[in-house]
Amino acid sequence: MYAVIDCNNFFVSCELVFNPQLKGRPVVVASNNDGVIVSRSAEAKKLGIPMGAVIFKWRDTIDHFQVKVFSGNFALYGDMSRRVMDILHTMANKVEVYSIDEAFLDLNEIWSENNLAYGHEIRRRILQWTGIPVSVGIGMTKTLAKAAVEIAKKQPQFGGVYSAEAIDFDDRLDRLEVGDIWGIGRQYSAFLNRNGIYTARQFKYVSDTWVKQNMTVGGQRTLLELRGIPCVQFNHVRERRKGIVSSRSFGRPVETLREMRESVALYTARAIERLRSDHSLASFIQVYITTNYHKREEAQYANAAGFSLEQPSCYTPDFILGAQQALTTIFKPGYRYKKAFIMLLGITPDNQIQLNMFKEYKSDKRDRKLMRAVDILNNRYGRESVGYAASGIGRAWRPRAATLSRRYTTNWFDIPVVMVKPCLPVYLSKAWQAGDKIKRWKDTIA
DNA sequence: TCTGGGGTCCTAGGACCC
DNA sequence: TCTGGGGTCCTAGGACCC
Repeated sequence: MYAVIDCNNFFVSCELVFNPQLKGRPVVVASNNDGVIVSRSAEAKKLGIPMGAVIFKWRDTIDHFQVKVFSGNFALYGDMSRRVMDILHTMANKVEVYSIDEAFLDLNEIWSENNLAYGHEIRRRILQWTGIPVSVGIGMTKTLAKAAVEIAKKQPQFGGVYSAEAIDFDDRLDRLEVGDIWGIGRQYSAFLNRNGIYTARQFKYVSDTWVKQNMTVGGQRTLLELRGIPCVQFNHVRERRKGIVSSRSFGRPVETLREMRESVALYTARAIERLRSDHSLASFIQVYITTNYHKREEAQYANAAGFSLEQPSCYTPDFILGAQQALTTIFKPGYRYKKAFIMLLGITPDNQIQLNMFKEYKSDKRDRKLMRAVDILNNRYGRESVGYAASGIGRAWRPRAATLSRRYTTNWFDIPVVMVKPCLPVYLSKAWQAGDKIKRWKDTIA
């Protein structure tokens, strides 16, 4: 038996933990660059704001109903996610962290008289310890657990926890759209609809040869899983990523090579940081640049170029240099660029280097030590306390983030204030209201 | 003014090997 | 007359996930 734990409206829920006065109001969280909506409170959903709504097109609704919009604060969400996952690791031996807001638990190794009761206990504990509400789905396969959690979320009478073992499960599947099944996306659900299949229950009883023919082996797995036959592995040990992507839209169009080079250097540095934290090396970097394809009236251009290293590395300067060389070959002046992104490939563990028969192995001991020092400094004093000159300083092209909340859990200066002594909080809260007056904070605390 | 970011898996087709 | 059988690797494109 498996359980899946899914945080409700995760990004919005994170913001509400630190802004409880907003509970009951429509609240949304925007993507990077304040472009589209990626998380919505129940109240915002009720207003009809869809997932992925383009914010400027929904401006009227947002203003009229006083929807609170947060810029995406991914440092905060990542840290809150870690807290939730830590709790789950205390409640099961085998946990598969599936995404920032979701995890599977192997219930087979848990002593519990009643899986449903255990689900409620998980839910209660996470809410109490982190303030994040979650839903729990239980089933014989991961797909069944996912179907159960959809039911738990959409049918409130179950109190956020539902098991596919329930006798009325098939009836519940009847009320689940086929597109809500894990593994059935937009294309397949449109295809199934065209063939008269609308609900999860209908899909469950369709012929598997037909599914195999039309939806390949992935579709067939989904079908068998829905019937209780496990086909999708449970992976409690996280596998090494096969590629690392770092990409950001610009806050305003970029037209000069100088600014493109800055952004590519910055994204490269971030990607290599992630590479190192995975204890991996990469041997290839690909650079992509593109104009804004939404603007049909503007001249369009997109291109990509790569750079191979002689031996796998995690030394940022090597990659910045390579990425900039690649960029130079594809950059064309006269266009208004919207986005640059880089991808690292050829990823290997950092303790297993494939040597090159025709090249002498160059020791990277010093490089690795330097990178370690940089990582330690940035972990201790905040991201980019030490950075690369190539990534620029002013960064007029940086993404928009107009309504960013504080990094309450990962930055000393953003920690919420708890009133301890009667006189001190007055100063603190005033300094708080004054905005980013960190100096005053420091003085007050001193 | 304004449209996200980071991943996985599968298939078909073409190249190659013996 | 007649053109096999069993593989690997790579890439592009398309589906999916959150």
